[in-house]
Amino acid sequence: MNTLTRRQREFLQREQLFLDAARQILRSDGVAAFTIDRIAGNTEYAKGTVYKHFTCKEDILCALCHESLVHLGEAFSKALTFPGNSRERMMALGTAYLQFTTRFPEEFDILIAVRTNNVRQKASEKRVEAMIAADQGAHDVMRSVIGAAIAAGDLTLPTTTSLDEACFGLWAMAFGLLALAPANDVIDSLELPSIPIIMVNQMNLLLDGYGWRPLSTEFDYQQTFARLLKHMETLQ
Amino acid sequence: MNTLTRRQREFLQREQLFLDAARQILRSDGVAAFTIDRIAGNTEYAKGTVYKHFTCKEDILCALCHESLVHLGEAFSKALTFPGNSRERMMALGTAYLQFTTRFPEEFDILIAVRTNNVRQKASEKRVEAMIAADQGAHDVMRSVIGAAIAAGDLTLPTTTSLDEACFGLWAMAFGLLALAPANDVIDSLELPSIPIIMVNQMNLLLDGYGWRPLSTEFDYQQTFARLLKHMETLQ
DNA sequence: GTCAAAGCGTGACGATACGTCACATTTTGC
DNA sequence: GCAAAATGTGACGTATCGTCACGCTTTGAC
Repeated sequence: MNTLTRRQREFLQREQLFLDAARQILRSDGVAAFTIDRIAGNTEYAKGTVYKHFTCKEDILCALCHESLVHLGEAFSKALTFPGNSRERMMALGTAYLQFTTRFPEEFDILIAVRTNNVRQKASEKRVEAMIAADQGAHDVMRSVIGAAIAAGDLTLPTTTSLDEACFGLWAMAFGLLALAPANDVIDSLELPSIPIIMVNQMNLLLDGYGWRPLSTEFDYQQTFARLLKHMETLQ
Repeated sequence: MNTLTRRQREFLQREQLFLDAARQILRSDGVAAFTIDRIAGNTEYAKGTVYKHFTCKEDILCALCHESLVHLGEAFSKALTFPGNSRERMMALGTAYLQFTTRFPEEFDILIAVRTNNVRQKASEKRVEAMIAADQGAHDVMRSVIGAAIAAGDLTLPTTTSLDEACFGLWAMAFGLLALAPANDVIDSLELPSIPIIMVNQMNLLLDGYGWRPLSTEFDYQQTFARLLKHMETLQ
């Protein structure tokens, strides 16, 4: 039993069609080719119809971002099927994030772009809120992992640090690494290992800073990472 | 004795004039108002003249970004006039970065935008290279601080971690925090302290992870931070 | 089954901004 | 003092955004 009329369902389906087309264009031809006319053309609808769904270009960007965040949240949930101790499960989230950004760099570009004020101001309030909610969803998964670690006695946060703050800090570290990494490929003068290795190393250091047991000196997280990559493959 | 002719000097001066105008527009009216016509209008030159200096809009963005990075590098150098142990000096850099982004959020928006591929591809090679060089300059300051810490025996990097990687990791953490912070102001459901406090806490955790002596358990870095803010004010 | 009202799709149109170029003006060097 | 080179100009062509009045389709009342 569907409470929506056929027309309403068609409307939602078309919205999805537009978003799929937009994502397709973005993935194959990059941000430069991302125009409303192109979306309309590829879907064989008129430009005006696209604007029946979205207030402006940035609105579409936010909608895509929303979808991406939902996907990321799902990837997080899937990653948690990995069996292991609390810290290994946190690493599973990091690995999922890493895979997401390497697989869909254009989409990560949007996630970065949406951070700037310009986009957020232009997009409709509705979309921005949905986006924030999806962001929250992914955060919640991470929070649950941290919470479980505390409950299990693997982690004791400093009295000055809230769970939210720990979550935010970890997120920011991962985001920073993944956002800066591509640009630093260009800088030849830096002697850097590959992004995945940096990711594992830096996560290890930060989690050691938190005193999240077992510490990297007590446990082989490199091996965990290798197993994680395999585990992810079986999922995808 | 100047080796340049008057004309050449005038040319360089005008380029600076354009950049100053561009930055002014950006600061006062945001990215949306940032147009070539506006820059030309404000400087009382024709649009064509602007294009004698820059290949495209993104080229100007890169030039601005270059300047910003130079300023940031200078702010770093100034921050190092703060007397203290090696880890306090690293905190001085973090504080300088924090102040830079809070004082000029629009410019930090550019620094974020320039991370996306789109901008880098459109801008001229010359500008992108200059930008990377400036980036490198700021990195070098940070590297020197880490190097000094190692030399002083305050820090011993794991054998698997190069100095460059440590530098990159710290940079990424700071960048991530500062890039995500404004957006998270919106998320009311998160219980987060103010950005400066998060910054200090997270830096403490990461540096503790590195085992950078004295550890945050052995030393009052909150007090260092307060002194740093005062010290920065006197510099300005 | 019919028809009017409401809803929906359209693409031409106005506006804005980018980037170019042929021409006008100034400077340089002889 | 003049020709050639360098420099400044702004109108123009192109692209894209976002709008809107018009025509077509669906709906539901009779």
